[in-house]
Amino acid sequence: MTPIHSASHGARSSCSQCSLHELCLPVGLDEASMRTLEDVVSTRRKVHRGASLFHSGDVFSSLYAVRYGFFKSFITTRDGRDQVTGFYMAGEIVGMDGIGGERHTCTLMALEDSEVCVMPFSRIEDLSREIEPLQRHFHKVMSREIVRDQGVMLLLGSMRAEERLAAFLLNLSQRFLRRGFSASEFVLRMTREEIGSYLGMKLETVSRLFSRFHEEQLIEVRQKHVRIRDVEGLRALIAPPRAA
Amino acid sequence: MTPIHSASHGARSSCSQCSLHELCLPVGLDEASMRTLEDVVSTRRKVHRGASLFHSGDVFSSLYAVRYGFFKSFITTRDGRDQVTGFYMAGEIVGMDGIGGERHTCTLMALEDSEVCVMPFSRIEDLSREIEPLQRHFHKVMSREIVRDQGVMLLLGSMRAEERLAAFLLNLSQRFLRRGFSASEFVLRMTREEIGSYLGMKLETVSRLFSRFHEEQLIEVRQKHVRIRDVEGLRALIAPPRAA
DNA sequence: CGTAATTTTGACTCCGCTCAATTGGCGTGG
DNA sequence: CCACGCCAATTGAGCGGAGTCAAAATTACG
Repeated sequence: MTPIHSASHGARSSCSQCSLHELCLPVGLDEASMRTLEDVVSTRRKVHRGASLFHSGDVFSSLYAVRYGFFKSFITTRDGRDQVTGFYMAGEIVGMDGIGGERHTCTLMALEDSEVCVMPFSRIEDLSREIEPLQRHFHKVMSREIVRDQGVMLLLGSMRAEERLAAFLLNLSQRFLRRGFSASEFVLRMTREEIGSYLGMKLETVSRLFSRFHEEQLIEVRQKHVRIRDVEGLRALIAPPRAA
Repeated sequence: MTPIHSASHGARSSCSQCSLHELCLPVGLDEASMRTLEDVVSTRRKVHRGASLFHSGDVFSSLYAVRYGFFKSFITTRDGRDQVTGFYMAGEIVGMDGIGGERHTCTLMALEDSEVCVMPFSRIEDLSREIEPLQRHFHKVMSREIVRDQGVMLLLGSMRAEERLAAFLLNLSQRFLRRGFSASEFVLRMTREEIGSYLGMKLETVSRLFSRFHEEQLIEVRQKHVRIRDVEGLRALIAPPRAA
């Protein structure tokens, strides 16, 4: 239990002073609860670009809150194919796939130098029994992950490639906005191949669509740099006018 | 809160005697806990074929354990398309999509006359704070839903139509087996269109693949009746021999 | 600063979709 | 009981969106 990772840092957390607390913590915790909570979120851990926070098959022990940086999660099949199942940025919680079994079912890899808060799961469960708002919050976080996944199913199951990519860009845009970054201009941390894996298409298709969106003045792309020029245009792509 | 459904039945539950308790309850509950639990699972509700347990947009109040019958869950987009996100049978828990917000994000429709145990969520949270095994179990159930969804993403994102259908059949087969039914012979409760929606393909494609699997002696299909003749053959379809 | 990785773009192919007609089941009412 | 009508399922023909293969351009990184 609670293995000591070589990359762990003893840095004491102070959730109350963390700029992300409104993203990953419940609102309206009293001071006492907050202090107890800071005892759970005891350590931080840096993960270098290309390194993994945990691998599929690793023994599950903790959830993690992303402090800064960017991660992808993916699962690998017997025959070597892998599927990107999500991208995670500051304030988001990862590792919940491991709760159901003994082990993690996906791998979490940093796409840039990142840092997470380590939250030993047994501590979370202990505290959840004592602090009702925390319990409620934790349940909501898990539920939202389920809802998010269902949204991805909708994407993969019933949208065409251009709709998926448009939805993906708008989703990223919204998430950057919530974190205080520009909603219209950002740098993609993932490759075309990773986007393609997430969206169920080939990297060439992603590239071609980027180029087409560029031609159509919807966005500007130069490599990893993206600027959204026509939000409404992108939205219109997702809900295509149909003979109704 | 806890609205009185017209279809509710006052029937007192007895989880300890329910044949499904090993599917939806934690193992190793002491008798006292079991009795407290039976107080949570206080009512049952019948849902007729074609009727919905809840609709997308309904206020969330409870989770439900399927007692018997068969459900599909689906989400609907602005423009009227909908995406089947799952099929649920006896012993499985539904409604967790609603925890994150005030309202349900998907609709749960019965594909045959069904019955569920109603579990008011506030009661679940209360009890989870008192009975540790219950808390743990509930967390596992939620996590497994997340893992299941990631499996569907893998299906939709990186498999070809025939692989998806093979995986779908094998998954159904396993679930029937666990419930004491035949793993090799069963009746599909859903239409080709619903299968297609779930697997991200058109109903015609589903039908054609069924016919092809039949020709290739992998299965026998006649309408909704399916018999699996070559499990290994189906498995082989999923992990196709690649130049590795 | 050179080598590898990523991205772009083109040409061609094919899987799964669309459109359409037919068949088969099943419930309802004459 | 059978006929009708409705819905689900099957099957065919043709098309198109996204995949595959390949090469060139650009960038990132040790």
